[in-house]
Amino acid sequence: MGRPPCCDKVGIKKGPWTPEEDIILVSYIQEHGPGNWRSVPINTGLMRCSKSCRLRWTNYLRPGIRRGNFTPHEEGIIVHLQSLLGNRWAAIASYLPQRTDNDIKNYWNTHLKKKLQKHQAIGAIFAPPPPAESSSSIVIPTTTAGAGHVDHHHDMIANNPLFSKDNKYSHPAAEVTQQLIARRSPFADGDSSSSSYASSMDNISKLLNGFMKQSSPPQNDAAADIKPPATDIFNPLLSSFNHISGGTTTTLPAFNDMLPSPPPQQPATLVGHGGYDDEPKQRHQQGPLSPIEKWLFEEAAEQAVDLMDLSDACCSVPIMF
DNA sequence: AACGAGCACAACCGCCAGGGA
DNA sequence: CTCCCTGGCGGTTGTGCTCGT
Repeated sequence: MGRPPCCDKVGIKKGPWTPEEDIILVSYIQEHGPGNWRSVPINTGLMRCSKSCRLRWTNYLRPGIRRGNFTPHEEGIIVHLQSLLGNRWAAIASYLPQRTDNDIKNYWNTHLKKKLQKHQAIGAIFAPPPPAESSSSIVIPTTTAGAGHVDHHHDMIANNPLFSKDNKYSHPAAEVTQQLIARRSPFADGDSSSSSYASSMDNISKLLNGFMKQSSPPQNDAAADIKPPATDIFNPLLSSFNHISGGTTTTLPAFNDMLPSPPPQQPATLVGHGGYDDEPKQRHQQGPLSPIEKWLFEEAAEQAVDLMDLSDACCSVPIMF
C-alpha cells in the first residue's frame, strides 16, 4: 500500500523516555484515557510519534504491569504456551496479565530460547529426540491442538527440560490457573531488579504519586465515565495489594478490577488494562485460540485441588470461569 | 585498571488487519 | 465497495550494563 510512516519523522524524538515525558503522557492518558494515539503527541506537545506513545504506555506505564524477574512458574507458562501458539506473544501475554508481550518476547529471546536449546542439546545426548516435528527450537504440537491434544501435551511436558528440571513446577495448566488465582498487584513481589529509569516502576510510581495528587479532576465526560480515580491507578497500587498479601478475602479495589482477565472469561469487547478498552484487537485475536483455551482451563480445573496447596497466599481470590 | 565480549532490555520498524468515511 | 487511517503485533536494533580477561 505504501502507506506513510505513522508520524512525521522530522523533529520526532527517539530513544529512552524521560521521567518528564512519562509524566506528561500519563497525565494525558489519565485525563483522556488511552486511545486516539495520534492526538497524544499533538495535544501533549511530546516530541514522540503516536506509536511510541502507545508503546510506552502499553509496555511500561499502564497499571497492572509487573516487572522484574520471571518466576519459574511464569517461565513454564511461557514455554508451554510458546510451544502451543508459537511466537504469538500477545496471545501468550494474555495469559500472563501482568507481563507485556514485549517483556515476554524479550525474555524468550534472551533467556528461554537459549535455556531450551541448552537443555535440548543435553537431552539429545542422553535421550532419544522427541518424535514431534518442530518449527522452532522446541517441540511444537501444532497439528495436535484440539482433539487428542492432551496426551501430546503431557508427553511434551514430560520431555520438556524446563518442566523436569525443577520439581517446583508441576503442571503448566495448573500454573495458568495459579496465575488466574494470583491476579494481584504487579508490585507485589517488589522485585524490580533493574536500576535504570525506564524499568523502574518505583520511580514512575513515585512520580505519578506526587503528580496525580495535583491533577485536576477530569474535564472530559466520556473519559470520566471510564476513568477510575487517579490514586487508584497510579499510587503503586499502593494499598491495593495489601489485602492480598494479608491473605484476606476483601473484594479487590479499583486497581485489581483494572487488571485484564485471561481470555476465556472475557468477551471481545471487554475493558482492557487500566479499565480502558485499549486492547480490543488483541482480544479479538484470541478467538482462534478457544480450543487451546478450553483445554488449558479444563486441565486447570483438574488441578484446582493441587493449586489450593500451592497458592496458599492467593487461594482466597475466587477463580472466575 | 582497562578493554572487549556478551547480555539484557527498551525502543523502533515494518507489516497487517479492522473499522470508519 | 474502496480507500485510508489507526492501532496492534512480531521481528529487529540500539544502547547501557556486567562480567571476564
